[in-house]
Amino acid sequence: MTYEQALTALADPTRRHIFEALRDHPKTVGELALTQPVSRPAVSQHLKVLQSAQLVSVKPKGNKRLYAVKREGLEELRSYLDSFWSDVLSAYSAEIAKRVDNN
Amino acid sequence: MTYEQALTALADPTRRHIFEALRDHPKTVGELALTQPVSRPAVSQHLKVLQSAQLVSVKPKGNKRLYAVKREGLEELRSYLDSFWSDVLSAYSAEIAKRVDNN
DNA sequence: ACTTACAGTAAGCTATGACTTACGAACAAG
DNA sequence: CTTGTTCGTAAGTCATAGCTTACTGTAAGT
Repeated sequence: MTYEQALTALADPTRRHIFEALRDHPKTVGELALTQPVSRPAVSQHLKVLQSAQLVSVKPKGNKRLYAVKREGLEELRSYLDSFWSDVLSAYSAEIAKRVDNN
Repeated sequence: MTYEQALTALADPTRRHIFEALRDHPKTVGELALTQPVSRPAVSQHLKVLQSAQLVSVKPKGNKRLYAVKREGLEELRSYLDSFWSDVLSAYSAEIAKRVDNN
């Protein structure tokens, strides 16, 4: 269910950039906004989407809010791709088998 | 470079459904359109996007055109997620190490 | 207490993308 | 060669998603 939200979340370029900016270590909204070409409220809105997609987590740190990458969303998306992967492979081997039968 | 296109391609629900309809075996545009709630030209347009994202391939079969799942796009997307994965894990262990240092 | 810093929410604008209908091209069939 | 499928493209409509400015709230600093 969440892999769909993860896909739509990571589809937007700026949102993806924000997400990637959290690769190494957690950052605040203000810090993130500095590295992005959009306004701070825009970053907030993007973080909201990322959060509902289980891709980031928040931890209030006094006045600020620390955003960090969360594993759940990534895992969901990964397993979705993996299921697809095996399907494609099995379909491929089925095709091979069919050709063998035709000989 | 392609993983971005793959993300935006799979972000749209109907386009994702079309893609998933090709899981087991290749289909023609008409066959795909029957299973979808949109018109046939819409399916064609979606297939064009999926194709440029390296997610599907076409093989002309007389009058018709057979669309099938292609591995390239999936591989790109998978490796992108994987790179992210390791980054998250290393950041996590770095955090652990930092806490250990603080004791 | 008041002021400043930080962040989320509301409202409104705009561009883009997903859809439709209409048309054109290519191959098949009769 | 004419008719019928099958599909892609063009043009135009409409909804949505992303952005901005303005505001509201909350915690810290003085």
